[in-house]
Amino acid sequence: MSEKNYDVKQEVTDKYSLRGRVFSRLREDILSGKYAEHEELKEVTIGEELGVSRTPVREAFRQLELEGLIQIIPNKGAYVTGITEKDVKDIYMIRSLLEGLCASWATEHITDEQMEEMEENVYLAKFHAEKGHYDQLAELDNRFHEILYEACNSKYLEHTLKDFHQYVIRVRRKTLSNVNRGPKSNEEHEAIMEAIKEKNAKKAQDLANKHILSAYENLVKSGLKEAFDTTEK
Amino acid sequence: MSEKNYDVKQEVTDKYSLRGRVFSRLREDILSGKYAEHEELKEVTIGEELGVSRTPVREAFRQLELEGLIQIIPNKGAYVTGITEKDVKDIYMIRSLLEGLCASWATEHITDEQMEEMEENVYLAKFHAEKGHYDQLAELDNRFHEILYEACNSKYLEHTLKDFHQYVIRVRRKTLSNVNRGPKSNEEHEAIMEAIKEKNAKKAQDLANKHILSAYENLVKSGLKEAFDTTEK
DNA sequence: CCTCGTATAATTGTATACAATCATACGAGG
DNA sequence: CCTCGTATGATTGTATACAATTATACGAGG
Repeated sequence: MSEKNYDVKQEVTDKYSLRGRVFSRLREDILSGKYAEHEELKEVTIGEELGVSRTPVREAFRQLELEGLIQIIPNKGAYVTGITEKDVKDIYMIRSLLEGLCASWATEHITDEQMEEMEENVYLAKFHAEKGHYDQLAELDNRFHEILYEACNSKYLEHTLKDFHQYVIRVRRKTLSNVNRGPKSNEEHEAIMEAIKEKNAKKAQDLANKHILSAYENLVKSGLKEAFDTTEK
Repeated sequence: MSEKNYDVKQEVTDKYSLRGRVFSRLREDILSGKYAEHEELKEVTIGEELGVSRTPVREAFRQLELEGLIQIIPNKGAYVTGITEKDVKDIYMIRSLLEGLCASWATEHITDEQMEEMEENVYLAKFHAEKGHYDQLAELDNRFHEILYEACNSKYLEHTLKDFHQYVIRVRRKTLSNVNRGPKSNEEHEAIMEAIKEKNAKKAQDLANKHILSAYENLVKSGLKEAFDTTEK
């Protein structure tokens, strides 16, 4: 009966192995923009920076390649993958669909604890929005979506959405986070949450769908183009 | 101007490096069912089998983990990931949505060469269907979808769909491929193709959507449950 | 007979050494 | 001055050695 839960908790391995730490660290650094796009990552350099040998670095590279964050050219090097304006749009369109599906499924499968964390999240976000704590607001925004992903009860959908969400976080850091978006976003979160509470899957799906699209529109408005302008300011 | 095409042609690296060959080989073997689910893969054993050292094997393991084909427990081992009946259903539902989006985008971006290959594919499939060549039919079926993925002009959507498609191929091999499905599937392919030709994106989306759902229903009918019955026959 | 702890074996994790490949510099030949 | 080929250095690819961790076996103590 213990056959069921093969939860792929990769986060666990990440903490306790050098490879995992290198992987997480590099992903973080790439997403946060520490490494410029198309920058070459050298195994020894990274290894020295993190105080490890090439082996764990190489293994981390292979994973980063599969995540699409770097591109490895055989016998040549590893390069930070560029992400274009169109890529961002594509990802949001894909996410919009899947996030809707996710909300729909979450309506049927969300646990009491998850529901509780979600309510807490929305409540807290409302507080920080009033206070103007935009960093915490962004953090809560990310977490809201992760809760939703975990609540859908599908490891594949969860994994896919988390991947795309990572990319989005990366992009969001490039654009100046629009201070006006935070409160509006949280209102939409609340609406989605209410729909889930009412067990109205269709409504939750529709709201989640629109939520992502409106997030994208906001991104465009708040200077997506500028962020992708090759001429660095 | 040459800034645009950063095609992640991983297939290339796969052919020329040991790691790539190990990765491809293991993936193939896992998907084809050579390794049973939950079977432990030992680094030295695999290395000996393929005539390489542990290093490329380990790197391949890390990639397979990220693809979800194996699960690595730190300091313990690598195990072939189980895929449940529910996973299959989830994947088909996700694919249905994305395949629709893909068809819609393909309508706007398909190239003449891709259109030509698609027509040839459908034509050939019709031929093999009449002759009862089910192996070729399955091969063409897979290829049709890959053409569609490539035609959508989005590397992220393409990558995501190809991943899920891989899983489906794996499952399809477990169920006895239903001989009646082949021709029907090809008819649906043709309809999708026609919609794309007519530049009717909405129709293509809708048809692709339904195509995946009907493929799933067929899968269920032709013994999905039996294939996942733990009591091996 | 059961429980617990220790020793041993097996396996993975990491570091390093060596081989292969690629990029660059430099000089001979035209 | 340009072109091409060779030599040299840098970087990745692979193999192997060693460390750390985990699983197993076995025996002492209760």
